[in-house]
Amino acid sequence: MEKEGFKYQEDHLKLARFAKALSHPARLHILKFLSCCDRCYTGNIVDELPIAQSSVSQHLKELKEAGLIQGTIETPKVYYCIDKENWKLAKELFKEFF
Amino acid sequence: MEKEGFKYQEDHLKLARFAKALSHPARLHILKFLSCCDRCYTGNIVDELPIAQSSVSQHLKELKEAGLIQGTIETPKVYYCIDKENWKLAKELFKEFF
DNA sequence: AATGATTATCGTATATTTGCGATGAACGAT
DNA sequence: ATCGTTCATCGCAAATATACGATAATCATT
Repeated sequence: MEKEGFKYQEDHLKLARFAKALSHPARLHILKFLSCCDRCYTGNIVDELPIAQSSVSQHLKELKEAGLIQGTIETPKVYYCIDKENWKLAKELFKEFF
Repeated sequence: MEKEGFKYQEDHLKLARFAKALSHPARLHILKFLSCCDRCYTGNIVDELPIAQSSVSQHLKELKEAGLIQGTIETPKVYYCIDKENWKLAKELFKEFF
């Protein structure tokens, strides 16, 4: 029972957050795309996907908030790339989980 | 552009579905619990989690629909276990992705 | 100062997720 | 036949996710 002070494991909370970021095919596509090309900006990604620019921007935001990507402003463009540190962390958490 | 006939990769659709199943700490907890004990039924899982029985049942349903677990009825209890085949598939898809 | 290019954000609509209590279904035991 | 146990499902509420067009923000260029 003891449901009073229950807390989910920290690892599970982190993993769940990463999993949620990976739970949409558009975001998977973005991540795969970013891991291939080494200098691409939002426009390139928008061209890659069948959804509106504003929707892509939102997916990018989520990936950024999950820590999986980083953005670099070079007005007027914004270049994105994988956040290698957190990418590695996510990889390890998934590996450990399975 | 060519957004007319765009389709997400089949692998990405599958992976996204697995990721969604893993995107809640309660479900991660359930999966970890199931991978340890080899005969546990719903009641055991309910005791493990800080949420109501009906909510646990819903999470179990989602995991079942994602193919990650299997249920065996032994009235009045229902025993759950990992679906090893799909577990392996998910593991490989994640590994391949990272 | 006005324009153009690029991207983020806002407002909105719809769908999905998460959670709960209550109810229902299945079946063994009394 | 009724009761108790176990679990799933229903109905509901609140929160979150997804998508879009329109608008705003930024800054270099004209």
